[in-house]
Amino acid sequence: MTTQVTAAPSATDDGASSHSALDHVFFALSDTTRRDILERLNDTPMVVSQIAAPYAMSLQAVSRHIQVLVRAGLVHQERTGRISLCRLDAGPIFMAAVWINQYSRYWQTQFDTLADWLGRHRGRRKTPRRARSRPR
Amino acid sequence: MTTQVTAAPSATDDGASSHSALDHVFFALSDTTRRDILERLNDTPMVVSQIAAPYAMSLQAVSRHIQVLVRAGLVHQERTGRISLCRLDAGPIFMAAVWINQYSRYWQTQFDTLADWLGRHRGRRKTPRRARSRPR
DNA sequence: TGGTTATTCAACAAGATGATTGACTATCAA
DNA sequence: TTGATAGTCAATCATCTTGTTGAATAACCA
Repeated sequence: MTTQVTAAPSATDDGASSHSALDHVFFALSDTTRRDILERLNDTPMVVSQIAAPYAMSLQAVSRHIQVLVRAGLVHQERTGRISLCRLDAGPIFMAAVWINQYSRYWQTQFDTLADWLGRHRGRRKTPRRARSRPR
Repeated sequence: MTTQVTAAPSATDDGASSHSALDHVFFALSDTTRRDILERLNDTPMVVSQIAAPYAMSLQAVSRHIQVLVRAGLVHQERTGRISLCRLDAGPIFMAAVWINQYSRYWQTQFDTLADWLGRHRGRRKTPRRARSRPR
């Protein structure tokens, strides 16, 4: 597993869209359901129906949320037979984190704090996994 | 200037929308023009027409991009007379950075790297300010 | 007062998003 | 072969986004 992060991963090739990779990543993160899916995939890879189970929306709707995550390169799907296992990919979110920090001159104090926070919490989870919320 | 970051700033109070504060922050970041505006505001506060000048779109369009940033709490506008000075706010983007890092168990290696990166670049800017791109 | 300037508001159109339901494809299993 | 299962595709609908242009508002200036 390499997950290069220095260049734009272009995991989705972006089709004919005029949006940048970072556009897709931040957009994918802008929905509570999708962030929740990412948090759950952080625990373990999951199959689409497994991902969809907790939400009060159709399987099709969840499937399309997953497509948005795939477009952003945040999730990969490995299809074996009928089932499609969804797995996180680290590259794009790392890109996003780096962008957030690349223009932080004005906020240097805050981001010093962030660096400290990251340093202090290596290998630990800051907050306990919150109860799975049913979005909407 | 305090810029509390521990709790959700709710700088916009969210109106009657069902979106969370983080939804608005990530959504605001999902557009190249808006990220460019943030980068420029990182250098110095600016007036709306000053912000709009470099872009190949109408002043009104830029004004609405700014409203999106305001809704996310990323920008504050201080109106004095006719002019409205736009200034960054640190809280929401810090929230976003913290969220990104709160579910990074799977990506611990990558985020160790990020913490190192942040630590190494305290008070410095990683890359020279890139030439101001004209989005669209 | 009248005119310019700075910004926002309003209405419009094209396209994207997010949800639905129904149909379809493909795989597994008896 | 038949039927159940997993997942996606397609059509539809309401809403949001993002740009446009034109008008309105408000403040400054001569």
